[in-house]
Amino acid sequence: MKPTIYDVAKGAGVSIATVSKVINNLHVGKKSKEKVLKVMKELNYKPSVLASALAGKPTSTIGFLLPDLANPFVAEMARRVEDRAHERGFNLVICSTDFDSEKEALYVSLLRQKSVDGFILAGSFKNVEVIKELLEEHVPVVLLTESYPSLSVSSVKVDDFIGGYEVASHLISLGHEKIAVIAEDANSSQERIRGYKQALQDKGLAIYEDMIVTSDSSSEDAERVAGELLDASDPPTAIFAANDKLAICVLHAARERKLSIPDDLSVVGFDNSVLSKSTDPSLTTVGQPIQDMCSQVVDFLIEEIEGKSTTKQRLVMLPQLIIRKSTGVCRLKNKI
Amino acid sequence: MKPTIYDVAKGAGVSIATVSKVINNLHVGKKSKEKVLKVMKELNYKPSVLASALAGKPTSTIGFLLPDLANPFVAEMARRVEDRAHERGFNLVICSTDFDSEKEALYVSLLRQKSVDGFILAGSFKNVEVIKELLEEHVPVVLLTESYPSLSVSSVKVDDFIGGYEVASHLISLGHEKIAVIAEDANSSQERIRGYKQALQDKGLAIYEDMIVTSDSSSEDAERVAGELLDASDPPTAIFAANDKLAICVLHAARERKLSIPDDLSVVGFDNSVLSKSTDPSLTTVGQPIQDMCSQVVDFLIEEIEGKSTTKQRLVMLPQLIIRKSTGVCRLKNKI
DNA sequence: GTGAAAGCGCTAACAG
DNA sequence: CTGTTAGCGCTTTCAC
Repeated sequence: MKPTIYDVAKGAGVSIATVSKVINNLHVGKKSKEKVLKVMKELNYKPSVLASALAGKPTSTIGFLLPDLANPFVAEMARRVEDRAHERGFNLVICSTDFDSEKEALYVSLLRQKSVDGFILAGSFKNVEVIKELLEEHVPVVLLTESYPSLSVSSVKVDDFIGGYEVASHLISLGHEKIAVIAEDANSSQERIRGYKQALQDKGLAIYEDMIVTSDSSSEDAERVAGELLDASDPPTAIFAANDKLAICVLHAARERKLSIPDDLSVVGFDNSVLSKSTDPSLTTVGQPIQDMCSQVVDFLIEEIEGKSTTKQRLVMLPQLIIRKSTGVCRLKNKI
Repeated sequence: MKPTIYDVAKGAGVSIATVSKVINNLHVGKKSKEKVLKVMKELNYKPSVLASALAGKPTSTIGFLLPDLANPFVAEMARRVEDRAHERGFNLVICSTDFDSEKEALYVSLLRQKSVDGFILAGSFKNVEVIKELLEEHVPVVLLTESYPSLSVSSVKVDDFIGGYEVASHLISLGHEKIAVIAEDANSSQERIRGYKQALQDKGLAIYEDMIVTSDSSSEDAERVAGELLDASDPPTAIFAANDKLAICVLHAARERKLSIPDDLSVVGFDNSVLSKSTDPSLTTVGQPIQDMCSQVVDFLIEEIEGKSTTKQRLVMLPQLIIRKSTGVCRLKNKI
């Protein structure tokens, strides 16, 4: 059997209380301490987190809910969160929710039964009721990549509005006037679209609502929707995809139609995920400071867990337009 | 405070033993059962996994160690494992080890303190000592994507040898004779290389050991190494990258040197990750039945955890060559 | 500075 | 069929 605190106590000739104290770095006589430490090493003793947690200590594990781990951008965030969490002595239980309200509720409930110390909710978390409940019951929660204006919850995200604004401005500066948008049904996407519209408006361009379409998170659907956009009688000269994954679907749809990029069509993505670097032409996209954002969410959450800070904070970081090869001068302007 | 089993017992007018029994679906009088169920619902009672685990029950959580969650292929596996695990009522604690022996040992130790029910070790797990220790102490372990001939541990993987063999055969059939290989230092890669060599040998071709190079897992290094290969005085006409990530680095290196693919150089990857579909030209690669593999590892592990099966098994699945646009007839043959 | 003892919430004999 | 009770391994008063 694995050694317990009793084995150590017996081996060191002290009480379990003393052993507990050296485990938790409380004041213990030097001699006892050394003896205990020695025995712990000999027995290769490791305290049970289960037991200490049951007795009131934290479990040092964080529940991390995200839309889909298979999405490379999400996976990269997960890795950054994981790294920072480990640095701070925490482990991550990861659950993919697929933007499904019920899964969200289920996983939160499950993880609470397992006594995680807190939650990081990433992506567009649908189930606001669940967030409210967590807040009411004082379970530490932090949102990543989104924020709820009406909820008093800490969050870290990029300024999606500006991101969308810059994308549209870039495209407009290249002479594009008919710029379509393809997005998923996420809050962040809506913000990006708002930014895009603002830029159009600022430049005195018309906004075509029918060129702003939504796709679910499957690649098939995205390609279909992109195709419809391209097959229109008066197709757009540029498409702004609300994330890189969608942008690649647009690329595929364009390729199928023998459209050359960026000559026939400019495409912009969002996220600057690994995907955007490997496509050809490489994708113009909007970079998010993933590392910093993830580091910050973890720190915010841990602050709450440790009760060091009770003030909620919303951190908004600035995105950066990364111009690569998928955008170019509008072909119409070009011909004139 | 969260309700406990005592609250439910009091509310239902029974003892905690009875409540425990209905929780665990043991025989209980119909009336008591209904009453208890009712009270549980009213109180929104959820048993504490901590407490039940401390009392001997499993935690229903699996430790999943993998090389790097930020790698899209790995992330996709993680997602499949997660799905199957959830179906079976388990959660996943995920840790990225970066092929680092010490991290491997550290995480295993940490997760054992947290009483995970078992481990899935994916990728090239370096620290054999740790695996041995787990085995000796009868901690359920299953390997994914690799296997140790000398260890009695269950595993699920693809037949890397055949994969490598098919890649080389395909390239040879296109007229290539100088086929370089770029790999990471993983067991699976070595197997792929063995298959590649076998194919060369079977076709009576020479094996150039200096065209078989190793890169660490960083993209920079891979590009550098690929560059050296291409800058050689008598460069290869085809490069077999042991995984898609490396293949993309090769693509980048080739693009920098204005080489056209597949006309000047054929490139093959391995894994059929999302990356391979989004590159241009799309990547010829080897597909692994990820879904089945991941489903199986989880099932193997859970069998061990539940003690239903004590026989170890090694499952080897067959990979599939997926021919896309990055491979073509050898330019030398072409010109002749 | 150290130890005895009462919990933490649940399971599992063992009686009844 | 149901309740009593002794743990599971650790933390934490509270005396000594």
